[in-house]
Amino acid sequence: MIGFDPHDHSACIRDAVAAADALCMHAGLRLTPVRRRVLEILLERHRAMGAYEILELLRAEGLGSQPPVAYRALDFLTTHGLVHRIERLNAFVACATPGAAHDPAFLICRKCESVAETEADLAPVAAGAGFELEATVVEMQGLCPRCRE
Amino acid sequence: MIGFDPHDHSACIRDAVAAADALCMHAGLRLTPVRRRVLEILLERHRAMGAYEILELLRAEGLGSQPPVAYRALDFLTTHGLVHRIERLNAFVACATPGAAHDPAFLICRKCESVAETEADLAPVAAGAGFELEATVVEMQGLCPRCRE
DNA sequence: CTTGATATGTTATAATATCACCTTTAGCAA
DNA sequence: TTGCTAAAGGTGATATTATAACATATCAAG
Ligand SMILES: [Zn+2]
Ligand SMILES: [Zn+2]
Ligand SMILES: [Zn+2]
Ligand SMILES: [Zn+2]
Repeated sequence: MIGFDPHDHSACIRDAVAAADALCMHAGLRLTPVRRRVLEILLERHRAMGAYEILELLRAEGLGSQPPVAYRALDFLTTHGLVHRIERLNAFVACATPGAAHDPAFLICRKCESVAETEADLAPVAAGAGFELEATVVEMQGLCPRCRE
Repeated sequence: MIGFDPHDHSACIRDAVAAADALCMHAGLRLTPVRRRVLEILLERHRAMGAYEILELLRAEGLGSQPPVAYRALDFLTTHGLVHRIERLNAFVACATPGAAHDPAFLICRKCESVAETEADLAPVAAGAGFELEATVVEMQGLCPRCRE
């Protein structure tokens, strides 16, 4: 589980951007200024942000002002596994383990709004139903360790 | 798992409506014509339907024509566990086991669009992260047994 | 009946997401 | 360098999903 524990967040951001750079370089993808900035914005907070919330920040920085700007960057980042979409919130969160193929599961604190990423294996459930599993959405709402106290 | 297997669907609908009636009677809730009809519409198909798709049917039957009509009925039905919301689809599906408290997990066929309901226990995942679990969203996309063939 | 609570009708609007079309830029080959 | 091509971005319009606000109607209890 990655997200609720205290950590060196500057390094956390730096490493994640470096990983994104490496991943894009290797795959022949372009981490353009808008895309990079959207990723950074999401990394700076460990929480889910709506497309329009991100767009406001981009607008303030002169990086774009219309919805497609944000949605295109988010499409790129989600397609390549750098960002995940939280369906329950219609929002987006930076991936905690970019590069590694994974079926993410999210723990969403309703009080502090932080989001942690972990994994949940649903293959046995799908197999039991004879279902050919292609993608999963796993989102848990509740209270994070800090907010429970 | 309930939903993909062939079954006596007329009885399936009848039983579910009867269960809803009983549940409402017992809890002092009113299963009004619009609410009952929305539940029936969802039961008639074992698939998720958007609020506006349901609204069109209501409109054709003279049961309401504005969005709040559909959303209010769906709010009532979801609040009382007769219908579940599928976050991934912004859509709704009739509950397969109304009355019983449960954390539903859905298997959504991308080809025939049918939806089956089962359960997935995420308590261990949450506990492992020190997270106090209050609600879950579990949605699997793929191919149902019939569409795999 | 009266009354208070619940449900519905209706208009408007908010919030989220995509389309369509054109311009710019980056990468590449001649 | 130059011209070509594909990808990315700028922008206005629009589609889709959801809720707010307020008036009216219905119901169940006293
Ligand atoms: Zn961090
Ligand atoms: Zn991830
Ligand atoms: Zn059935
Ligand atoms: Zn259910």
